[in-house]
Amino acid sequence: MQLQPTASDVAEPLHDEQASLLLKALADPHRQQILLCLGSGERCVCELTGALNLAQSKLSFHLRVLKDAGLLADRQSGRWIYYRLQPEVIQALQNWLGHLRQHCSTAATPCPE
Amino acid sequence: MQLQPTASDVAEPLHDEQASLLLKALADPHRQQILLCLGSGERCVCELTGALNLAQSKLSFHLRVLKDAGLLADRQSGRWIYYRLQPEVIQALQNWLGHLRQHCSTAATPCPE
DNA sequence: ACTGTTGACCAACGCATTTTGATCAATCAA
DNA sequence: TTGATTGATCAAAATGCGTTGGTCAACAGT
Repeated sequence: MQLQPTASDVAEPLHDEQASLLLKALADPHRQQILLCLGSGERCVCELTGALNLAQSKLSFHLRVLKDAGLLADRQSGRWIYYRLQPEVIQALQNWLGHLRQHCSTAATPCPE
Repeated sequence: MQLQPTASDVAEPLHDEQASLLLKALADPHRQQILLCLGSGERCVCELTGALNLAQSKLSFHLRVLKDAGLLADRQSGRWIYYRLQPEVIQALQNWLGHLRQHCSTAATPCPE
């Protein structure tokens, strides 16, 4: 019996294709830095440029990859654009990994049958 | 108070470098297929070749990437080599993602201060 | 010892992704 | 309106990664 929804209920299950896109987006050190930086809250692009010491067009490129994958959302305020993490998507990926783990401990049937 | 260790206690926290290696390893469709296939239990290389319809050297290459990242372990029995997932590593990555999520909902301090 | 099978490894090639430097549109202040 | 700033976008060059085909070592059966 479960009265309150738990974290793992919130996110929609991920299709393997979506997982693929997400993992590809995550698989770059610069993009990981960006995510870690946004892990402590929303940030303006100009803050990120400074904090991560990345060329502007480089940062812009990686932000786009992350946004296209669904990991980031942005909002504009005047001249500035603020990016933030999308926690539900991260949650969904956590769940996808969880499914992998679930039944993996069965020993193989020996090969020559 | 906590009497039984929960799943999230079992795995060592991941360094960002290790997370990087893992995510890179996960960021390929063939390797994802391999993982999904091993998600239901240990398998011999020859089974994987058949199940995934991959050329032998291709499969071997991807298995190595996954193994180097720590996601797979193998054991030899006679001529055959069996691969299996390492659930603790997957757990560690889930936790790494969890940390990202934790404090990400703080609004940015507006840019012109 | 010889043969067939399993699966790792290597180098060369080709494709995909990143980086770089430049340009452009939008916004704001003077 | 002009000039400065923010951040996206583009093409070209550079880098990285996966594929391919071949070779090799280990093992099992004859």
